[in-house]
Amino acid sequence: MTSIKEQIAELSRGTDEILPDGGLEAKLKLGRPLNIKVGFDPTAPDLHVGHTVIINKMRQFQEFGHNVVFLIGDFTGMIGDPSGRNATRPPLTVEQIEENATTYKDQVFKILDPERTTVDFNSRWLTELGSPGLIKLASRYTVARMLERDDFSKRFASGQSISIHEFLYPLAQAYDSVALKTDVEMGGTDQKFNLLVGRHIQQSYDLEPQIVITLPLLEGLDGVQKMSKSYGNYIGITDPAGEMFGKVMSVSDDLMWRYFELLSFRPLSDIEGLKKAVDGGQNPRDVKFELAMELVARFHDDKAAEAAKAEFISRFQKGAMPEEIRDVSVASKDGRLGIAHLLKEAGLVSSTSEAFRMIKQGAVRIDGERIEDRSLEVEAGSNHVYQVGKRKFARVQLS
RNA sequence: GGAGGGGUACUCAAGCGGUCAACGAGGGCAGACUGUAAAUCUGCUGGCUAUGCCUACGUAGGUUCGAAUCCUACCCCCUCCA
Repeated sequence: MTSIKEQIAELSRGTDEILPDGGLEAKLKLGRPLNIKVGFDPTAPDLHVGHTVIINKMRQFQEFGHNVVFLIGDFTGMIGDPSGRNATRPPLTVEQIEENATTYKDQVFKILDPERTTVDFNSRWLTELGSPGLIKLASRYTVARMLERDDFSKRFASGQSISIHEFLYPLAQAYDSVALKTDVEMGGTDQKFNLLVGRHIQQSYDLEPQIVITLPLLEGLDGVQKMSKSYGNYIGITDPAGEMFGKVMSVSDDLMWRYFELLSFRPLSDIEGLKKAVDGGQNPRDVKFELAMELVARFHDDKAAEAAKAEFISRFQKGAMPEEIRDVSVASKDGRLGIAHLLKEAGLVSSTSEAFRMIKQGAVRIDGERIEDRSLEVEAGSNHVYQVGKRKFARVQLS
């Protein structure tokens, strides 16, 4: 087994906080495999690379011989996370939850070792708890302490509503730690309060309080909001290689460094070196290539990464047409068809109005020739490549 | 139970009888440029049988030559007092 000192050094990398000070060392000194818990929302089984920040950390724990519980919060999901934007969520059926769990497993085992991962559901013990148990649980925490939470106190101070059930969310999550005898719970920085409630509740059940590790939240492709499916600013870990590569390349030069820090497995000294090179005049694009390659290789393989890079270069750097262009056949009217309708039928634009707009802006090309005449009509029997903007292509057979 | 505030396009948010397909911001798209699908600048951002027509401002009615703007009823959200 790796020495405790080395374990701590590795495990600390890229974390935001480890609480309390020295707590992790004490846990590791117990000399037994620790129970590591991380909770996931059952409603969003499509993992993105933002989730992998924490999953990578779980993997590290596994590599040091600890037990990892991948906890699906099917019960807490029903309550709805107070910070969630949608107040009400439709309750999931058992089948849906099972399906989501399967999807989770498929995705998460690209990183985690299935042999050393327990997938669990918190409805298993929370349903059993029942109303009496819930009330008992609720009695172990106070309103004053609950209001310590930043977003609660702000809402309370500014006169916004807080529903009672929102108080139950951290308590239920804390009870998970009781049920699982969790030694270490990890979460995003936004989870800090919930994780700390876990410590308090465990103690009230005469358990040793867990260590809390918070990890930074990864910004999405826009560089502003956190990466999230609902913001559409994510890189999904099941994204096709080419798409994944492209998404990484679309990240701003500044944000690229953040991604290196949180997603790359490279040593920090390496990353510093790359930074220096860019400061010294190297094209940041080439450094971004390396990041894109590393990620595609991780979720696909080296070969796919090479191919994605080659495709990217030929397509965007040299401006060539993509290798594969969709073939579409469109029916004409009376032997001909107006260009706007053709583009709409071919799925290149969503309306004829949009088509006219695109033409006006010089975004439409036929076989590479820009067109400007919005009243252009195409003869039946023709076959051309139509292009709208830089990325949308279709070969249209007009019949 | 009572009092008050509010529901506008993808989102936030103006407008409070005509000049409103609706200011502004964000997002998205496009063009230019480039070192990349970065940054920056510019433009566009309801639909259509397209220099005109149709549908849109919570829902349904009404007043008016004319309503997102006024009136009535209803639905929904929020705050305060009890």
